[in-house]
Amino acid sequence: MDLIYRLGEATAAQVQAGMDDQPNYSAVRALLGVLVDKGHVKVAKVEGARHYVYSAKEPLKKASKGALMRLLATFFDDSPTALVANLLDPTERKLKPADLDHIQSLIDSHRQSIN
Amino acid sequence: MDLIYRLGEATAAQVQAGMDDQPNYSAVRALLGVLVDKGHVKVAKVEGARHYVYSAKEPLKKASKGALMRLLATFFDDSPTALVANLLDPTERKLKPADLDHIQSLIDSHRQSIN
DNA sequence: GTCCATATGCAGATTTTTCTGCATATAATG
DNA sequence: CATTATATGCAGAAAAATCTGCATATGGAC
Repeated sequence: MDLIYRLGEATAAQVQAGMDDQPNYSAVRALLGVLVDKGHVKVAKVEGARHYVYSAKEPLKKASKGALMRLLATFFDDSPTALVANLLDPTERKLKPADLDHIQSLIDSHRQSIN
Repeated sequence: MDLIYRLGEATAAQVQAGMDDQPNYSAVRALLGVLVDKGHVKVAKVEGARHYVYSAKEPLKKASKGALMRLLATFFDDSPTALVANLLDPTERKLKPADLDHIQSLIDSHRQSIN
């Protein structure tokens, strides 16, 4: 599913190419088939072409929110601050000044919205 | 695994109690057994007591980092800023001024560390 | 038109996960 | 000491996931 979210929309061949282990084409199709059966993925015939494209049934936005909430609960005790602390840890990664400015402005507007 | 990370350390009964669906005790033990076999979970006999406690084999810190990296890649195009934007969205949640101050200071020290 | 690469459809084998059930052991309760 | 509640150990059934293989269809290259 992660891969499908990353790709957005993909043929079985593209999914296969993106997989870490690369099972054969039939196996990938079978896998996509069960995801469709389970309702996680939808499949559509490409206009004019003869192949199908697979994509996530749940919108990216909603899925990302769910995943984020879950990560927050599992590893950060539901504290957004704790997660941000991790993201902003300079020993892990260095952010560009422009990005820091951006986050700065997000904080400012968040402050505004409280009042 | 999420549940085990949340609980930190737990008996089979505690894991069962924390599960959304609650399979019977034997099923939970069997599940924990395969997690142990696969090396995701370690099990230890509690000193003096007769039961076992299960815990994640990978340290919480390392696992959270991995999960965060994965989330970043899957849903936020590897942009920490995009993720923070989501977390700081006031329509999603309101942070306390003290938390905002805290994040503020994290940004400042990140800025320091660049120079 | 023939060949090749790329798809599909589908049946079913293999492997893994998930669950069940029961015999047994032990600490705690009364 | 008997009973109950809570564990374990383990064998194996059931269900689901994963993979294989092949017949077939179709668009494009030659």
